Parts: sequence; C-alpha cells; structure tokens
Amino acid sequence: MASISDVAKLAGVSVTTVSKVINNYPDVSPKTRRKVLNIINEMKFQPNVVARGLVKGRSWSVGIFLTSDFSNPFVSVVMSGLKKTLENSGYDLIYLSQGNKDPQYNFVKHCLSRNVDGVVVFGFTGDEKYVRELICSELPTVFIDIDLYGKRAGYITSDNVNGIFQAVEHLYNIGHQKIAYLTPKLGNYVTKIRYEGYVEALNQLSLDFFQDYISVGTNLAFSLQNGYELMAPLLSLPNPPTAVLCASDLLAIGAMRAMEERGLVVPRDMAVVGFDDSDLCDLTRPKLTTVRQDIKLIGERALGMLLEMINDSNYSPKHVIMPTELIVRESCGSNGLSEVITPVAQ
Amino acid sequence: MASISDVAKLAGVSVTTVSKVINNYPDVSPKTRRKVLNIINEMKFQPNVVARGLVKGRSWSVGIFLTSDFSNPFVSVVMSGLKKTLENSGYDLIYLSQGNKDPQYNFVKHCLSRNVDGVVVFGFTGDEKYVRELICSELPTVFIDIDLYGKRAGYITSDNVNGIFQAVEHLYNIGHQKIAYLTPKLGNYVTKIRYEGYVEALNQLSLDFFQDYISVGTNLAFSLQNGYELMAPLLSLPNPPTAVLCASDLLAIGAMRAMEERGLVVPRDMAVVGFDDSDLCDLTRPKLTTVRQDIKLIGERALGMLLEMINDSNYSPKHVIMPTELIVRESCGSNGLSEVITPVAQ
DNA sequence: TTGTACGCGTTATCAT
DNA sequence: ATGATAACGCGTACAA
Repeated sequence: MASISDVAKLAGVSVTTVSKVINNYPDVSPKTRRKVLNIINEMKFQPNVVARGLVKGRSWSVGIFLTSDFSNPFVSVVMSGLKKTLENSGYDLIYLSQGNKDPQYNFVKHCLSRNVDGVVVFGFTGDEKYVRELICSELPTVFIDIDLYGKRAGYITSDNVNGIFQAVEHLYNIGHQKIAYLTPKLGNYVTKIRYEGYVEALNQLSLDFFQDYISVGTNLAFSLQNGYELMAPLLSLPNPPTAVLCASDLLAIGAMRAMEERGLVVPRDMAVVGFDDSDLCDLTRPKLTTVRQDIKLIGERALGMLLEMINDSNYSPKHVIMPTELIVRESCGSNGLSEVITPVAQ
Repeated sequence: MASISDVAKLAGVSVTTVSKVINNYPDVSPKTRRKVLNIINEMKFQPNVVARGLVKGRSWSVGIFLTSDFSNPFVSVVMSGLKKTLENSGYDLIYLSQGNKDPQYNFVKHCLSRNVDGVVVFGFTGDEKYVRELICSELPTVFIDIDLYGKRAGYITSDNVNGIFQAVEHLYNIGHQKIAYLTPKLGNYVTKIRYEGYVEALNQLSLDFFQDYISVGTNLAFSLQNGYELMAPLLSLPNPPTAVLCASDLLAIGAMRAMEERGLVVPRDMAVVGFDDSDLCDLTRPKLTTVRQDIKLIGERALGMLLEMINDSNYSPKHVIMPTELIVRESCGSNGLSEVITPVAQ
C-alpha cells in the first residue's frame, strides 16, 4: 500500500505536512490541506496502524485472555458483547494464541510484545499465574467473573448470590424444603460464590443444610455431561430431594436427562432450576425455569470499562455487579404451589 | 518492557549482535551468545512483535472477517477450530472491528493498515463488496462456505449436496414421497447449494417437485424463529407433506415447535431432518435426525490452508469439500419404516 | 505555515 | 566475529 512518503512526494510537500493533515493539526493552510487530501484519496492511502503504534507506544488493540473454548456458550455471548462495544471504537480485538508447548511462554510478555493496550480476561478455568502477573504489570485489565482487581484492573460479574437466593426462595415458596444443589468443582470464583449463595439462602429461609444434597463435580465444566453425571447420586438417595438447583442451564438439562431416564417427570416428581437463561431454556420440555444473567451486556460493559481505563490513566477501575432475575417457566410447576403439591411418585 | 538496546547496553555489545543472538545467526561467538542470553533472561526481555513486523513487512497475525455474530453456533464452532490450529503456530488472531458508521470504511484497507498476513472469511451474510476486493488484493484469503477463489484465495465447505441427498434418500427409503424443504432466503452459497441439492435429489429419486413444499425465508438467518415461521404455511396446505427437510438444526427445531403447537407429533405425523448435527440434536424430543458436518474441523483446516498460503507464496489455493454424513436419531422414526408406521402415543 | 531531524524497536547490509 | 548505518512508516519538538 502507498505510504505517507508516497503521498508527500506526489503532493509536493514534506512527510510532516501530510502527517499533520492526517492528524488534523491546525497549522496547515487550507490550500495545502485540500491538495494533500486529494492525493490521499487518489492513492487510496491509509496510515499504517502498526507504524503509528510503534511511535505512540500503543496499538489500538485489546487482547483477550480466554481460559476456555470459543464454542462455550458463555464465551461466545461475551464475545458478541465485546464486538458490540468494539464497533466504531477504533480498536480491534486480538486473540493471543497460547504457546502452550513452550515452557517459556508467558501471556503477559505476549501482550507487551504486541503493545496491546488492555486485556479482557474470561472463561471458567482461571489461570492464576498469568492473572496475578497481569495485575502486577499494570496493563489495563478487566476480569469477567473473577473477583480480582488492582490499580489498573477491575472486574465485572453478575449478582450471583441474589440470583441464587431468588431461585431458592421461589422453590421454598412453592413448597419445597428438600432442595439439592448441583455444581461443577468449586474451583473458581463463580462456582464458589454461587455455592455460598445457596448455603446462605438455606440459612436465611431456615432450611436445613444436608451434605448429601450437594452434588459437586470433579471438573470445572458447566456442561450437560456433568449435569447428567452429578444427578445420579442425588436420585439414589434414600431420602431424595424434591428440587434441584443447578449452577448452569446446561447442568440442569443434563440433570433432567438423568431424571428422564429414571422415569421421573419434571416438574411432577422433581423441580429443576438452572442458571444463565440461555436460549436452551425454551427448548427443553418442560421449559426451564432459570436465573437470568445478561451475559452479552457483561461483555459490552467489560470492554467499555477497559476502554475507559485505557483512555484515562487516572480512571479507577470499578467492581461491577450486574443484576440477575429469576425467570419462571415450567420446570418447577408452571404456576407454583398447586402443581408441586400434587405428590410425587418414586 | 526492556528493549533490545537495553539488553545491548547491559551486555556491552551492539544492538546488532543482540539481534543476531535472538534470531539464531551463526556468526556470533558462543561466549557472547551466552552472555547476551543471560542478560535477556535477567531482564525478561522479549522482542517487540510490532517493531519486528514493521521491518519484515508482516505481522504474524491473521484477520477474521466475520459477517455474523460470535454467538451464532456455526461461527463459535469455527472459531474454536481456528483456535486449535492457531496454538503454537506463532500467529495471533485479530478481529477487525467494522467501522460501520464511517462510509469511508473499507475492510481490505483495514487489513493492509494492520499488516495482517491473511484473512479467514465466514458467517452467513456474505458481503460481496469486500469479498471481491479481498480477492483482487491478493491478500491470502480462505473463505468458509463461500465458493470464491483467486490467485491467493481458496475456500472450504461441506459436501452439502451429498448431505442433502442422503437425507432425502433416507426419507424416501422409509416411505416418504411428500418431502418439503425449509430454508432461509436463498441469498448465499450455502442456502443455494443445499436447495439445489434438494431439487436434484428429488430428481434422482424420481419424486415430484412441488413448489408448495418449498418454504423459503425472507432473511438469511438459520434461526429457530425462522423455522417456526416457515413451517406454518406448510402445515396449512390442503395436501401437506409427510416430511420436512430443514437447512439447519435450528430451523428444524423451530419447525418442530410449530408442529407441536398444532398438536402434531413427530415423527408419527411428520418426519423432520435437520442439518449440522449440533449439540441440540440430542436435546430435542424426539432427538433430531440430521446431516452432520464437522464445523470445527472446517475451522481447523481453513486456518491450516491460510498458513500454508502465507508461508509459501507459490502455494496454489485449494477448494476443499468436507464429507457429510446422515445421523439417524428419532425424528423420522428411529429405525425407519417400521417405526413410522407404528403409531406413537403422546 | 512548512519542513528538518530524531525517535519508536527491530532487522538487513555491508564494513571492519 | 562484531558493529555502524540505513530502513520499515509514522509522529512530533523544534527550527526556519
């Protein structure tokens, strides 16, 4: 592509003058400006972002540090939110490929080497090592669903505790006392805080806590497979629960499949609540009652916060908690008590 | 971060020598090499990719041109494939934010301005304008699901025609003669080729073609909503079809919902086939029979081909067609004819 | 108002 | 074996 000096030559001015035109400096005569602008259009010149970044020490790009796969529904919706804020921001989004074969590989170095202006961190398997380094590096950072922060690092997450509380309360209100909880391994912020929310909710409602009603996975995946496997032990209990609260929709759907195979009918035999309010909730039969969190909005806000941090070195990073909301569908009995009281075979 | 000249000073050598060490030039004495290497480790120096890119004229990054949203299931699985090939390749992936507010915006210029080494194009709303420009620019390009190519542009897609043929043949084999086809607007390569496959399959099986059995959308979305809406006219037909082949799983699920609302039972009253073999196929009741395409593998191969093109300026771009396969589940009657005949309670 | 000179961090060429 | 110098494309203090 044509470079700035090509333009300068053709316009019969210096490179400096062209640069001034590009960057809207006032000290250029209207006449020269017009001339240069014409040449620029003629040659279809566009300044090279890379070279520009080299001299200014920034790259107009933000990195993403992704600790799970793009195909994960949470991840892909976050991406979609990032994309929305990105439009017309002048920034591009760069996915830094992890060189996981190389023992020397270091994510923070990778960011610095690319002059990335900031980083958004998300995905469910938090990599503590890089995360700490990111905070120390003072590279502007926003964490999604990780409650870490620093001088140049903020975070954003949903109001998990309140969401879980609403779910437990709903189950309680329609008559359930034996409410189980199904979760992946308690290995990151989200799994832990939701679990704590569950325990606290039982407490506030003066419900008994039974260790047997907690089914905890051995890995961090909020997956259907995990839900299916984690449901089995609950169903084999001598005194099984009447309701299951799941830490994600996929877990709930997996759990429902396990019930289905045992011949249990939801919600007649067991009430089920999910978490996320993904598109899937409308697809299951019965439709899944769930705690809604606005993942796309989280993505939008995360990048918004990051761009603010980048553009204002005095910006003090926020800790944002987004509201959650119980969405009642059919999996607890469509309209509450009447349906659930009807007793329960097996 | 420390720069190459910092290292040079501390090591008491010239910048040139440090550069030679970094790039494994042979003309450096073992002694100096060791010394420099030590300093590099000590200072945690890492060469700046941007500066390096400026002089080498490349960026070790590939752009993606995405014509739909990240949350689209096809897109997110392609991304996951790209990610897999990316690991340890030394390349990063950059999403170029479309400046769609700016009438001057031009994607190809954007790529050149970022020194992007190549581009992968995917998503269902092909933007013809940039696509043509990409081909002319001779920037290495791989199209996914768009049958365009050039001197430096190849494409990769599934064997849509054969996939559709298998589906129609299956329906035919289990006794169906009245097979409808449900598709979004015939506005891009995939929708068109699948439709053609359908017509051709009818032909080969000597089945009659009825215009009424084709339900075509007004937009390009392979969405559940579209499936739901496009099914209605088919159900109102005086002589309705006995089977519906849908251009995607989501369309099929939407169609099934429309049937459900009319009180029809799948597969007793209507056989349904989808396309994609997404995770959803196992979630629906009955489980969805579908044409499988390996989207993740398509993503992997697409980037693989692109990297080959980038690294070999003589590489002649390929046109890759990936195999498809019919996955029989329950939505046509689980084991063919017998089941379809045996009526099914509830 | 315009242009010269230097620097951003790196690599390539060519002396030494 | 080592290093001085120019170059990649651009921005900017300063001089003219």
